[in-house]
Order: sequence, then structure tokens, then C-alpha cells
Amino acid sequence: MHDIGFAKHDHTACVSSAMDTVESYCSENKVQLTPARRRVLEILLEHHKAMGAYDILALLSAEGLGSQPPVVYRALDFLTKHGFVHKIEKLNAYLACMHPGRSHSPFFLICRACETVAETKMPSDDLLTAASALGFQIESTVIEAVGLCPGCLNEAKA
Amino acid sequence: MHDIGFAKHDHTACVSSAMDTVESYCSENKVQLTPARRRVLEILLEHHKAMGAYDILALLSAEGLGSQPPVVYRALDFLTKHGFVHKIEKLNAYLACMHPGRSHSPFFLICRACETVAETKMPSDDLLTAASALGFQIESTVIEAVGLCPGCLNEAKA
DNA sequence: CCCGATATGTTATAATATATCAACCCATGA
DNA sequence: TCATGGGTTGATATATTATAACATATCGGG
Repeated sequence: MHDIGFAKHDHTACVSSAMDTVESYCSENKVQLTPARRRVLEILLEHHKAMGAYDILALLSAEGLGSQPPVVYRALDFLTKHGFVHKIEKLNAYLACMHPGRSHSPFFLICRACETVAETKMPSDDLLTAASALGFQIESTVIEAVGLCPGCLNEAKA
Repeated sequence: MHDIGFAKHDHTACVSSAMDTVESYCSENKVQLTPARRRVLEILLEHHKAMGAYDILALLSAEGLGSQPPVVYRALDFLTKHGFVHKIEKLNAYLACMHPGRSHSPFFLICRACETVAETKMPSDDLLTAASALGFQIESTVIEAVGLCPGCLNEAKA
């Protein structure tokens, strides 16, 4: 519901619904959502923005959940492997997925002014088609755009 | 001519033709292709693959063109700003552009087996359209795919 | 001649990420 | 029961990528 664009949404509901989805996935797939993993995901969902690994680590550390880089990188590895979190390559930052569970080719819109990152999806399979034409077999994609979000675009015009 | 895919090509000609294009661009636009900048571009063209900044720096350093990180990062900043070199975000590596001068939304195909990176172009303006629909104004894009190139795909099957 | 813009030299440090090895937990099955 | 093996954690160290900051140099135009 709230997966598209820069519109406001019910954030509390969005966090708990995402956590529910992830918990179901984990029990169904027999993988462990351990305290550190769970907390990293919660932090990303609550902040609802792209965060650096060390920003997350600082919060974990304040809560006594570990203070060394491997703690957060392991959690992020787990969460990205299962599609609960995406890495924004352009920012070296991490963002909770807005529709975990469903397989997708996410497309991220990164506002260079307010640093908001919106997740949407590739509107077509053009990349797959183009790659196939060259004999290349795609396993994963990184699709990101940098620019101005609607709000910052208005401010820029004003 | 040789800008698409994983096919072989006349590499000597490709290097000198790219250098010619870049030199013309620089004199026309009154920007300086200084020795370090020129050599970084040559290195990337000659190797014809994505290289880390510190790999390039090691070569520069061996040639007496500077041994500190800012040397190579400044050259790369210049070259990427003018579109002669692209950064491959997924690899934190740099690749000479195969058709400098023309504006384009490059699409990179990264083979996870042989590490070859091919540059092609976005087949459509779907991303622009999708972003516009959300009110987002794109200024630049990062479009990369990781997978298997035709050669490595054959080996994998065999 | 001096000024401002552009580029370089140099030192230091920031920011991001991984390797390695020991220890622990716990479900499974001999 | 208890050995075993997979998955996880703890902890130390280090690798990799990138930038800040400030001094110096070069060069064309006013």
C-alpha cells in the first residue's frame, strides 16, 4: 500500500506489518531472526531512511547489542540475503525493504537535497531483454537514480 | 563499433580513438587533460576493465606521476565529471567509457565469474517515465547488472 | 604586476568493510 | 548419553575505499 513514492503514510503500521511479514518468512523458512538481526531491521524500518552501517552500529552499541563492525555487517548480510533490506550502492547505505517477501527488481530514487530514498519497482523487463540479447544472464540488478524529489523540486523552483 | 557486449575488438584502435575523442573534447571545452589525468585514462583504456582506484594509483606511482590517493581520486573526479570514465558502484571500481562525448545512460553488465564489465545503454526511457510519474526529476542513474557473461555461462553449462 | 582560477603536493584521517579464530548453542542421531 | 556439525556470536585486527585540509605552483587576463 505504502510502497510507492514520496507520499506520507502510517508509519507505525508500516513498521509492524513489515516485521510481521519478516517473522512469518523466517519461521516458514527455518531461519533465525536473532536479537541483533531483528533490532537492525527494526532500526531501519523505524528510521525509514537509508542509513550507514556505522550509524546502525552506534545505535546497537548503545543498546548493548554489540559494538564491533562484524555485528552489524553480519546482520545486514543476513537481512539483504533474504531481501528484507537493500543496499543503496550509490550511498553505501542500507534501507529496509518496503515489500519484503516478494521477489522484485527494486528501483531507488535518491533525492540529493533531502537524502530521502524511495523504493519503487522497475516498470518493465527491458534490462533483462537487453542483457539476453548480448547473451548475458542477469542474477541481480542495481538500479538507482539521483535527482530531486517532488518536495525539493518545488523548493528549488520557489 | 566496438561498444557493445563481450565480443573481441581491435583494442589498439579503440584506445587511440577514445583518446582522440577526449582530446578534442578537452580543447573544445577548454579543460585541461593534464599528465596525471591523461595517464589515468590511458591506463583504464589499455586495461579495458574495471579497476580499483588503488590499482591505478600503484601504476601511476611506478611511473612517477604521484603516489598519494588524492592524485588518482582527483583524476578520476575529473574524468567521471566529463563522462570519460564511469564508476561501477557495485565494484567500487572505475571503467573507461566506450563512447565518450555522447551523453547516455550507461548500463553495465558485470560478470561475477571473470569480472569483465561490458557497457551498453539503457534500451528505453522507462526509468525516466517511472520517475516522472512520481514527480521525481532524475539527474543521473546507476544501472548495473551482475550475472554471467556468455563465455562464463558456457563454461558453467559444460 | 597582481589577481583569481585551476591544478598539484603532502600529510593526515575518515568511512566502509572483511579476515580470522575461538567459543557457544542446540538439534540430531549413533 | 554424548559426540558431532551447522549456524551464530565474540573479539581482535586489518584491509579497502575515499576525503579533509592546507600549502604551493602555474598561468591567463585585468
